[in-house]
Amino acid sequence: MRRDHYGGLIVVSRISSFFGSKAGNFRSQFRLLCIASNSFTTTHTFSPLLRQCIDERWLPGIKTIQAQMLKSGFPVQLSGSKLVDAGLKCGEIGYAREVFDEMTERHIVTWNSLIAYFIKHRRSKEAVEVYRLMITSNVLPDEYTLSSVFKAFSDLGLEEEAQRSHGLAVILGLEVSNVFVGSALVDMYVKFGKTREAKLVLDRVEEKDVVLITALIVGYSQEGEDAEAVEAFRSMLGEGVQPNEYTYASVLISCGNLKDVSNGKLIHGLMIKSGFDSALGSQTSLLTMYLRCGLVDDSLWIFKCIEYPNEVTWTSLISGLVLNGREEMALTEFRKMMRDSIHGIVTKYGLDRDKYAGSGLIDLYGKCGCSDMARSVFDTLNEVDVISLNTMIYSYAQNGYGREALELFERMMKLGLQANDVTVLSVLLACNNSGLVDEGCEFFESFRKGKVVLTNDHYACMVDMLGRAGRLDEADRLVNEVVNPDLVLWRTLLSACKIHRNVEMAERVIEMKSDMRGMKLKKSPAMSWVDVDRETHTFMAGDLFSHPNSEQILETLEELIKKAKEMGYVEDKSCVFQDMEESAKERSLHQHSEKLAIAFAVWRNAGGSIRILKNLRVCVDCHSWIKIVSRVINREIICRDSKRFHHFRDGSCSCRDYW
DNA sequence: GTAGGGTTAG
Repeated sequence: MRRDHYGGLIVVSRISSFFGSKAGNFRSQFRLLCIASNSFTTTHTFSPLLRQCIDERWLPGIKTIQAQMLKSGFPVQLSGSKLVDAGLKCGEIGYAREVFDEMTERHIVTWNSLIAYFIKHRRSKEAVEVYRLMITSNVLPDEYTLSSVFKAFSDLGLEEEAQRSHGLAVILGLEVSNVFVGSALVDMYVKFGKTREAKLVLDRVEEKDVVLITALIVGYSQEGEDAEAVEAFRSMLGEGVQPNEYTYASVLISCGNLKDVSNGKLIHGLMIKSGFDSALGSQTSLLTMYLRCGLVDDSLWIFKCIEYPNEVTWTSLISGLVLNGREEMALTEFRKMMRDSIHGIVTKYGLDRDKYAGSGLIDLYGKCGCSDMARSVFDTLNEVDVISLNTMIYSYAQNGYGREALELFERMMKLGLQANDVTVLSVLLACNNSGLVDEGCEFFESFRKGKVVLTNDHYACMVDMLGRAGRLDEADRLVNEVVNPDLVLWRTLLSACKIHRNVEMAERVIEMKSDMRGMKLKKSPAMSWVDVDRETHTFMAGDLFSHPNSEQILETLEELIKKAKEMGYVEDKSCVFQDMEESAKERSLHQHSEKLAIAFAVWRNAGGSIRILKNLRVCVDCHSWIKIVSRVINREIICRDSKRFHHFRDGSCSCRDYW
């Protein structure tokens, strides 16, 4: 081995080319070289060696070089930058920090590298600490420093300090001239929820680019300022800045929130044109947009085009289907997802513990009448927040488990979490569905004094609760308190009048209702869905002919009615129009959609329990009929109506005739 | 030699 001045370089480059990929060889040769060489005096000598050590993430090698530098009298200040850089690149933060602390004079790049490392590894506190040290050491931050450190400020909620540094950026002229600094500022203000500030920064940046504008659109979208998001997108196009997949992903979510299909479709077109329609993120947003706009078929088409859907895509699809009332399809898709998830990808990634996926599952189980399954998912969640708690409370509420729901609400309060409008609705619904009227009233009174603005939905729930409990006057007073009562409220009150046969009040309410005809509120036709052999069949009240098996269905239905009558079923005609002949009333009753659906399921004779989904509330007559039918056919019938679940078993129902 | 943005839940 030659030992002249460039010996190290020559040998190392030879070693690199021959043994580059064989770590063992490089390392043993390296050791020999270090022992033999005393010529580590110039950057040229140790740079290639250091690079090789970084490639191999080999800390002992770096330390050896450091020792050699020291031996050769190489100044620590000059070697320090290289060593810190090497340490960071190897992920050896402890070592990098050690060297950093020993340095008396540090190059700005060294400061920046260390801060960037902490930011990249989400160690915001340490990033800010280094930044503060930098300031107190009288080192002026540059565009690299500032564009990284703002992220740490927003992460730690350090608004004041952030503002001071923003001021520094302004003084240095970097806010205007450097788009990276500008983007970081926009992103930071967005994360503080200050979209107005973010917009002001954006306006000042001289050369705006996609990332900058996208950061603002993201902010608007996340803050629910959806119209602003769409507007910012439009002006972006006007300025000739091309959107990318991130931009599309965000603006589409806003279109979905606004139910703005026309802009949504326009943007979809742009995506296809620019070739960003194949990125998973924007595809997922597109799917979400169509689902939120209620275009289930379009969204299914999008979903089919997605080659590798991830857990977010699945969550979006399943929750979107649930949103559109297509629970059965959601379950079918969920089954597909599980089947596609080779080796239990869900548990592998701990997705069942993820609050987002978890809440979706809880909601799904709740809406399928399985609150115990919902609870077991809830109990495995890593992190409980308002939304997962709301979802679980709502699941209990709609299945009539009031006590359990209220217990969770209590836990939420103990955790110091701020209840929102969904919480309030879930708690009231829990009281309502479990007959906890006094508790419900108490809660309502305290909610009225609270922060949450109560809407017609909350009032409707209370009116229903009071009305069914026979406290009609209180219910009436409540309706009259509402500034803009809608049809739902009057209908709720009316149905309470019907239950308690209060004709006087009912007449008055009907008058009020007819006044509202100008509101273009139409009653949706009564429909039921039943799942037989993994297929969903739809039935509409009074529609006896559109189903291909209508003949068999009617035959089965007649037989079921006959058998039910033998076991004591008597028609209850209180829920049909009064101005009908008796025989017509009876016919109309027998054509209710859930009766048709049940008859179909019985005729097909598929095993297990019969699951019915219904868009309106189940009527008194059907309720008593289904109770008896569950005994006649000796099978469980589960019916989810617009309000809640009914589990019919052996002649009785889980709601204990209170619904 | 160091720097920026996104998708999902009631």
